[in-house]
Amino acid sequence: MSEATILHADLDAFYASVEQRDDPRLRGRPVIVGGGVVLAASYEAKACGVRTAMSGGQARRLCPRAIVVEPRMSAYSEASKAVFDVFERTTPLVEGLSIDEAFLDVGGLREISGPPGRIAAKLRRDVREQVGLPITVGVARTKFLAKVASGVAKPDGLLVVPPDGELDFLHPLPVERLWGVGPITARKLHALGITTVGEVAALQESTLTARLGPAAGRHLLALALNRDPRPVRTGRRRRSIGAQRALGRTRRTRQELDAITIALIDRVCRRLRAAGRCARTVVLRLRFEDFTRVTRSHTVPQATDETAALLATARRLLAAAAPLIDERGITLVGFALTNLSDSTALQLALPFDEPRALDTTVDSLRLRFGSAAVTRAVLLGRDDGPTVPLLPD
DNA sequence: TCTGGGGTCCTAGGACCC
DNA sequence: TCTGGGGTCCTAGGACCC
Repeated sequence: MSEATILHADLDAFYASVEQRDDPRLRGRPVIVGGGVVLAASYEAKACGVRTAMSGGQARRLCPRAIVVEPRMSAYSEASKAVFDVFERTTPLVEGLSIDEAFLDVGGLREISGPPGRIAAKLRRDVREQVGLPITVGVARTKFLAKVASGVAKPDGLLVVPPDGELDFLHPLPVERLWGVGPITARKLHALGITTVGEVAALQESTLTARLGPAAGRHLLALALNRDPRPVRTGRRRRSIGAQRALGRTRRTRQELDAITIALIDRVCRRLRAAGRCARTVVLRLRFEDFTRVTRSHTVPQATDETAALLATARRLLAAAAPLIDERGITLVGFALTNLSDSTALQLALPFDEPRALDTTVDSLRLRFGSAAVTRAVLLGRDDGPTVPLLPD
């Protein structure tokens, strides 16, 4: 059997820990990040029962002593970058999962850095000394088990699951520990009298697939038996970029809704361009007063990163959803850009600003790179040089 | 003070093409 | 006129994660 070489590194109560690091008065005290809804809670606050995603009012009732701070997203991004730098210095095989967790494969490093357990211990020390944050690391032979291990070892812990002790470790755990088992799946399993991972492992696949569907059933059984062949993958690209805004119960006029749409689309388009990507699909997300949700999407033939083009699509989606909005009352609006591709930045030096020369050049570029890649032309060297959009309206 | 803001992956049906 | 299978793309919804 192969060795346990996959690390799952997970920062503890990430946003709250950054706040405690930056403000000594918060150390050792219950801290809640986010006023309206709890974005993160320090372990002192979690001890009172405060949980992520809880409403601020409920959190303050549970923990009146808690200090509530406004989120500082840029501080968290910076801290995340610093931590990922430590990861990259540990091993080149790093797969980021979110702002505060990653998988690391340290399989090839025994000669240089020692066994995985020692590498994990050093990683925790390095993050603590160089970034000032507590981090928990789980070590196992599979990604899934490493993630379960870090969850069990939290906070500020280290847990190595040896290959010959995997099922002994896994099977007594509650099913909710399985990655991908949320409230709905947990309820279905409880209805079958299943509460532990070991009980899932003992089931027939057919029993599980009948309840959960073929893919989910097979997946869950594989996890319960600790079958997870997925390797650590570097260089994964983001597949969507989105922004949304909760509106509360106040009714919004069409004009207000349009202003919010402009702000949201502007924000996602800036992030899109900053990432050097183009999008083909705009997704509209709505939530209503009765907490039902819908999505509406539209795909255009040519990828673009231009705010005007994507805003036009967004407005059309919203206009088409107007009857639903009038009927149910809207409480949240959001947009996501998907079907992403890389922008191709092509700079052309044209001798003169002759439209014919521009057309000819653009045509030859489209032949070479495909029409979807060439979305606009810019006349360089002219202070008043216009951007020429090449998209059909 | 009932409900944030950012994502991922999967499923299923219909349109369309070969 | 009816009958196939296989594949891709688009749309909508659902479950889940941090």
